[in-house]
Amino acid sequence: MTKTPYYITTAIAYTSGKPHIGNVYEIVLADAIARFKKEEGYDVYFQTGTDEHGQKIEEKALAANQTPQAFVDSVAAQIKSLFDGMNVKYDYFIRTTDQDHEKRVQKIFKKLYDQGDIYKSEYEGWYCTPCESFYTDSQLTDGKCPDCGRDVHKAKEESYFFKLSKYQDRLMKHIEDHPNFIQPPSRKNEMVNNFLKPGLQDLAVSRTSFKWGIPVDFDDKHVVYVWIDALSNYITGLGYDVDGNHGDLYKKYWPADVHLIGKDILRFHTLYWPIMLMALDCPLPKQVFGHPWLLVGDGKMSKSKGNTIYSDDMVKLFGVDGVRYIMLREMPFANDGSITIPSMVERINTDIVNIVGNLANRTWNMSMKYFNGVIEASDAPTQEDQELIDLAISLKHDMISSMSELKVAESIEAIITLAKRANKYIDETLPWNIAKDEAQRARLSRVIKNLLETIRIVAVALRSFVPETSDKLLSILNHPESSFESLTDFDVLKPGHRLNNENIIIMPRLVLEDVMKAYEAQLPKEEKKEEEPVVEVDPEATIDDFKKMVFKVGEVLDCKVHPDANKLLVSQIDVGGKVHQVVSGIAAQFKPEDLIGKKVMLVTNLKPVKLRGVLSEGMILVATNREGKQEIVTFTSSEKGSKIS
RNA sequence: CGCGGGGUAGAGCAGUCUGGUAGCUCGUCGGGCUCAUAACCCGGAGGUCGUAGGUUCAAAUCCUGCCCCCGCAACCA
Repeated sequence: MTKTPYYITTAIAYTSGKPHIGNVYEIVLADAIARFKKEEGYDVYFQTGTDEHGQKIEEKALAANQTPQAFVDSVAAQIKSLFDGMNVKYDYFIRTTDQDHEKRVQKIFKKLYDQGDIYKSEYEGWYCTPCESFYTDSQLTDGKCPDCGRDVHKAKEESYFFKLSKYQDRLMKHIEDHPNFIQPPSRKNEMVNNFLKPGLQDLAVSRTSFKWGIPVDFDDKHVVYVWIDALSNYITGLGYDVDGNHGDLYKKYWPADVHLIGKDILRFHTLYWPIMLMALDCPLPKQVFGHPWLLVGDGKMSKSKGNTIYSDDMVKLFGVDGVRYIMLREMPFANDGSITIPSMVERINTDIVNIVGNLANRTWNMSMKYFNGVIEASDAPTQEDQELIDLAISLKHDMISSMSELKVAESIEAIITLAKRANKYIDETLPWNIAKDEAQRARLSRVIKNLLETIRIVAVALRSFVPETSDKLLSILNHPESSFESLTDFDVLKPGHRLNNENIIIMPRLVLEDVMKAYEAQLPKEEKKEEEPVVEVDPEATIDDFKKMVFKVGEVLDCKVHPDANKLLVSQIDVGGKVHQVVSGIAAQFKPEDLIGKKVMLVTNLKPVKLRGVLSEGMILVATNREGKQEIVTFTSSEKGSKIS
């Protein structure tokens, strides 16, 4: 019987820098699902990779004094090693700078162009030069720039456009007909109501403003923009060919079973990507899962430090399986979840060390003590045993069911529940009492065997999630060959089988204080990295430059919050004779009453601008420290209107 | 009226679609056990499910108003 193919992908990571924990989380999630499906008997293909083009990378490379290619080579290598460090086993790692990918993208672009789905046009609109933005007729307010209120003029920028609108009805129907297409289901309406119903705008799919991209081969002024370049990786990686000479992988694995992505890019994967596929006459992926975020909050420990912890640092604290376990066990399905260092320590200790590890350890000890670690003939199971056995046998079914809905956390929870049940079983049966009666040796053997079989099932069930821990458990039992099928077999360890002689601890207990110390030891290192470049060389200015600016002492007569913005304050400032209206982005730290009556330092000759509709004629000077804390420059005895130089 | 998510025990969350005894983990208090890794097992306390109304025999769950938090977007002259 040939195995059913199963193709799973993650979003490809952008190579502008070291990927944060969220990217890695997604890869681990995909890895767990891929491993599980493999165990379950599917022919699995798991692809991940890196997205390596774009203006941002061009700029970063320039800043690092490197060619873009050299830059992405080094970042891609870093990303790959980060993934490998999580014990992730992907089948293919695609890079959008792969020659193969680039050629296929060019052909896709050409084909869409030839068949009229992509057309060359100009992005025509009202252009506001100072704002560097285009606006449509409807966006203008009174024929002026909606941002600054100044005059706009018609301007054009050449670009290729993709006719999304042509396919939107078909897509809408597809989404309605396939309720599982978008996961979690709550996102479906969001996409349909916000984007499909109002009607899709044609999408600009090329750029002329930067060069680091795949050239449009029939128009070398343009490079292919991210949509067609990055999204198509899911098929180019399989050897998709526009002429129909597809690689075997494509024939076998497309359409994908799941695209695993973050909820933030759901729109691209459920709208643009399906439409591209329709235009190429390819089947659509069966499911797109926009997972929520698992946020690493550092709670009380470090004040207002961002979520800067990286997965390799986490591995140093918790070990590979520790991090994998946390990510998968705490995986949120519909809403964002948050974890902290203490919560991670607690979770690992409770589940893996105490419940599973200790279960294995105490059972191994009893087996050694009573039977020298050898399985003996035993009585048939009794009524007392049945509840444990039933629960163990049903685990496989329950896991398959929750995994099919991508509910990984639920799956793991079921395993832990079984291990807990086994701990309880020990209390119910009191093996050390049975052991006192030599006549009950076969009964004792049965009790221990039940426990060992349960541990074996737990170990096999954990394999997709924490492979190393699973291996250790099986090596305690001296039965590494336990298969996924044997999850429903409660009679695998036969009489005569011998356990490992060595006392193996599957995971050491974590001590919160030590982990915190190690965690804090990591932090200053990162801070130093950030601090060093702060020895910034300020650009030189001449006295003439300085003289261009006029600074005066101004008294704040009145101050209000901006009616239409939450970061802005609007102040009326008297500089002696003239009152300037000034809009400042300081509402996060100051209230209007903090300013009223104060004499502040003001730049009075800045060109006036409208900020969210309110005119600003100057700038209040504020000192900002490295942590973003601000203090307004104020005067106590100087008169308003005094010039500052 | 920019878009979205959320408010359930001290903490973190599930339950809401498909109304019917409010549940899980940690913490806390008490008990048990002694095979084990200060572990494991049992029990208790602790919640008017943000708030005000409505529908219903019955509302955490469905409907409406309001309050509060958090993302994103916009904006920091």
